[in-house]
Amino acid sequence: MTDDSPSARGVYGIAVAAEMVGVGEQTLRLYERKGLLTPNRTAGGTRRYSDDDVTVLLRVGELLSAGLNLAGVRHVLALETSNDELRAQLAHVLGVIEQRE
DNA sequence: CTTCTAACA
DNA sequence: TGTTAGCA
Repeated sequence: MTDDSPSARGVYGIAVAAEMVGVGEQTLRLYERKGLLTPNRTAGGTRRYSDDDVTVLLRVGELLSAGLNLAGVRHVLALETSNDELRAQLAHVLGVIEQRE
């Protein structure tokens, strides 16, 4: 599934992404090791954070301040993405049904 | 820029 | 446990 949407392509270096979210660079690397996100890498191996990644990082900050630990955040993010997928599929199915009527 | 290690609250 | 600083 190659994602060519612009939000998944606006890439920043780790220093820029860290400043946007308001955390240190080491923290972003920790988030990746904990499985919270997987930013794209250049051929040389440097991380490239997209606008979608930044959005996720901001959501991570909300969940952390809500009292969750990183393991909890990882689960919530997984549930939220699957939930979005289900909503999209439901909207599609409802659209198909509506056209048959 | 990268990973790794150690220290702090 | 999560974050930060320093090193290679």
